[in-house]
Amino acid sequence: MPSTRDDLVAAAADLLEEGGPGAVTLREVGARAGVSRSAPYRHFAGKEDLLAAVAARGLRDRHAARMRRRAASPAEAVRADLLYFVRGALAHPALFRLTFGPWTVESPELADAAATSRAALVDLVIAAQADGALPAGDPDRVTALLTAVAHGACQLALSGHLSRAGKGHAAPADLVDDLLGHLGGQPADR
Amino acid sequence: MPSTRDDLVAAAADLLEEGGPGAVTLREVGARAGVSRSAPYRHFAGKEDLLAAVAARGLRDRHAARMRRRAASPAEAVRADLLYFVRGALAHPALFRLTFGPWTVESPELADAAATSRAALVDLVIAAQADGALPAGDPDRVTALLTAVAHGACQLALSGHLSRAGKGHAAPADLVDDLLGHLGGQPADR
DNA sequence: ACCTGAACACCGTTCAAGT
DNA sequence: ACCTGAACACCGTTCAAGT
Repeated sequence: MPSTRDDLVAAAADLLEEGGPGAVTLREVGARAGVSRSAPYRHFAGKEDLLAAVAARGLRDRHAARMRRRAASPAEAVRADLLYFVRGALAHPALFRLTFGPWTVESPELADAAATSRAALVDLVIAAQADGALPAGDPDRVTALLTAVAHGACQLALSGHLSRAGKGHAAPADLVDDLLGHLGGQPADR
Repeated sequence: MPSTRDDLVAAAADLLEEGGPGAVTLREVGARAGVSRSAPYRHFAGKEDLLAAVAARGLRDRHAARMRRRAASPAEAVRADLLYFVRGALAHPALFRLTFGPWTVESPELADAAATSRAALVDLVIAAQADGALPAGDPDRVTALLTAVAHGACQLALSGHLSRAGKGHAAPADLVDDLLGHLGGQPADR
């Protein structure tokens, strides 16, 4: 049985998905959750705090998918994780922008979800380094490089700064594979 | 003598810089430009169109700095350009987020500025490839990889997803150099 | 403990009217 | 050709009052 708080987060996530950030108003969130427009203030400090809960839910979902996954090798696990992130960002641009947007509120829930997600990817990178599939060096830093490519490629693609009229249209997933190829020596298969 | 249109763009850019996106209201923009709050509608289709002009101005400024620069080698020119971008994004986060944010309006001015900036970087990459300082392959794609890392590193740093409590704190500029090192074989000097 | 409903301050946008 | 000023619809947030 979902609590009113859960209902509010779900309603906000649905509105964000359906109509973008402009569609997320506390009036509509309240209406979808079956409460008034001031009810959210009994559960969240304000609108941004509610949005932080939406972002945290997204990060937790991604982490759950990662834990569910079975890969043939650590290198493939890293690649699958990055490509899953890219697919999610392109499919849900508003959630992607929200999650890594400009927060002016401190949300332990969001910070925890982000830290858990990042730590899990670092573990995969460490295993891939042990296999020689990724270069040696500070695992945090190698992870940051991989994450930066995935994030930047999605940001450029979503804002239209990646595609070009003529040839050479590279999708975000291609750029992730390019980097992995340059880092690992062996280009990723298929 | 700046036109009213230029005054409006300058006022919006100043407000964005000083107080973030929430501080850019047409009322305040108009007041700073010495006109009423409805005057901007004689020069722009709406608020977003005005913001597109602000973003385009930023891209043109970056391009002007690039043209002014003298580098020891094509590889150094590419590196300097990426590091200049990173420095600008971290120093002016609101402008960075605006420029590569979710546009729902078609602005030829912004599209032109972005295309010009991208093409210039591709030229630098081509020259660096000819020197063997960057791997061969579609220059558009190599440029996209470099740009993605710079953008992603800035996005992660600004949203606090890059730093970590303990060790291994990598700044965006470090990740750019890491990538160039992996791509070029020779790590960038100093 | 949780919610309502009215109220407040603020915003983007429109438009008839001015010069 | 460019601008004004009032108006409209909408929003986040607060708060006294209810159960």
